[in-house]
Amino acid sequence: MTARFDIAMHILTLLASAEGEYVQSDYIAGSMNINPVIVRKEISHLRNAGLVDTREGKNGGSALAKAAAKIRLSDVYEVVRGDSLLGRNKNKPNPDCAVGKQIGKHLEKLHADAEQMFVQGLKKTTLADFVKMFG
Amino acid sequence: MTARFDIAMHILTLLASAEGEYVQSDYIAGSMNINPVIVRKEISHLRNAGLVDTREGKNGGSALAKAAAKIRLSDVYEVVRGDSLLGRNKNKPNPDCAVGKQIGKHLEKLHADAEQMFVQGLKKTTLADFVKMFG
DNA sequence: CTTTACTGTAACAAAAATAATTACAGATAA
DNA sequence: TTATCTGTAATTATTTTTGTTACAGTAAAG
Repeated sequence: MTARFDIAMHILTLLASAEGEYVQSDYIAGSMNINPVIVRKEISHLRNAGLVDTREGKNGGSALAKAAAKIRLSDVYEVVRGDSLLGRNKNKPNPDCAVGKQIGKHLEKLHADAEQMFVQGLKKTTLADFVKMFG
Repeated sequence: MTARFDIAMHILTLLASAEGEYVQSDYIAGSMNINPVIVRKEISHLRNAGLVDTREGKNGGSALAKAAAKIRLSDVYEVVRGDSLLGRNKNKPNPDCAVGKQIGKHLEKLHADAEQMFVQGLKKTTLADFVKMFG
């Protein structure tokens, strides 16, 4: 995967710490040393998923759209999810080979099963749990 | 991740199907429609992990180094494992920010915990189980 | 021996994915 | 009505991944 999960978590952690205050993308970008546009893009995804609320215009910014205890890490994962955890499967195996012919669907199932277990694990932790770790 | 897990699985499935016969990298590459050098590279990793045995020279090729039932999918995953499942974490957050300062280590732990669960899941399936799915 | 048919691997090139930047439109508080 | 925000498209730069070429090393078979 990309760095998106970590970026999203960083954003959400800052919002959780701000306790309702609307935080600006420039501030967030400064905390992570990345470009504000990347922050806004990720916020846009988080917003589409109903995790954050944004105010435009002067004194604008973002805040959590619901309690940190209601945001599961699996929710975050879903937002940034890209390729399958076990790899990008765009192979075109040889259909004349008995194995090549059907391995695609078996690998797909394997990917799906493995990912589901993974997501189950992430469901157990909330943003609030994560933020609690900060001293 | 990359396509390496699927490539490794494809290789191992072919070897398992060959039941001890030594299979050549060109044949394997043909089954997957990829370059033989990539196959040899992956075989090299699988060999280092003790999963396959290779013979050089004429009539050479590779075979499983142990029974398919003794090869867990987690073993395969370990071989191809690259970045953490939740992303490549090479961020250098702002140390002047209370959150930025410590989020790195907390994310690392999160990555590690999540991955461990994932690997636990993969441990339950062996190459033999996977190959059984092929009709 | 010598030829032939393999594997191993380094070095390089191409392609794809990701991240960063620029530029500007739209929103809203003051 | 200006100053300060966000949204987003378009572009470029960077990094990662994949593929290729080239050639050395190994061993079977004649």
